[in-house]
Amino acid sequence: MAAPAVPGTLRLATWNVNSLRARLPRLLEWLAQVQPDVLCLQETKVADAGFPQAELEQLGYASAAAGEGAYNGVAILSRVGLEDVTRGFAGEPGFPAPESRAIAASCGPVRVWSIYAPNGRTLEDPHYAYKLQWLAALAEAARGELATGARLALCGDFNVAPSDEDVWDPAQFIGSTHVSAPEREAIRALLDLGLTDLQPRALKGAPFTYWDYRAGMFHKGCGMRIDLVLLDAALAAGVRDAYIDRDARKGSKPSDHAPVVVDVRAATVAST
DNA sequence: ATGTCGTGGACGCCACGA
Repeated sequence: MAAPAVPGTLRLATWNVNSLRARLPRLLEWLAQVQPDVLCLQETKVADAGFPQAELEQLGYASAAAGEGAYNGVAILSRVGLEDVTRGFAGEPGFPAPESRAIAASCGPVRVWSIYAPNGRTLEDPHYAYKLQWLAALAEAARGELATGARLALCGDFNVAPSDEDVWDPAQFIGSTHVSAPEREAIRALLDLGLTDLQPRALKGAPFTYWDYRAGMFHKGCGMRIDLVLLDAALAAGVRDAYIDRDARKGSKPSDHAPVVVDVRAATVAST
């Protein structure tokens, strides 16, 4: 059973909700139970005018959103401060126009990014080239953020499984997006900046974060780890626990993604 | 193993994205 963080920790989480409106009852229930200090959301699929700010505020969360309606959409919820919000990033490519795929905010001493990488569709699709360009531009933006010396957490749906261990059957993914060498190199480029791909505990089964709705994939354990938390070295050293909340993928009207929850020692976060 | 979801247009069903 999910429970609030132990005292003395900052709880940071990320969740691709696959429509914030469709998921709002599940989200409100989850927030009350897990009580993250900061939550990054992806695929909110809601324009900013329709963002459920009031409902979230009732649970003590300030929110910042970047949404366009039916597709994409990212947001950050925080109960530990939400300052210096930026939407998108310098050099971010579009398809062809810029999309709502990145938002950042300073939540207390941590610079938090909620990102939703392009899917890619197929290796031959123009969307795949766009995905690689987008991830490369993200790395350049992350390099700039790290140069400020601030604590940095890049959280979200990267739509890449970093290694073969991150998919249920590598043989099934030959020739598919999410596992190709260029996509994995794009993640490697982010890690080479000094970021750590945090490995969360699985509460049951393999540590996957996404299971297709179709063909009973969740119940068969056929998932992928594509929702990542990339932390700078100081934050990574302060991690007390990290897990995938698989229970959130169960039950009535779940998202096809499970949240990743990370507890960081507050003393680590506070020292500069 | 493309079998399920979610959205939105234009209407109860289809196109699209994932």
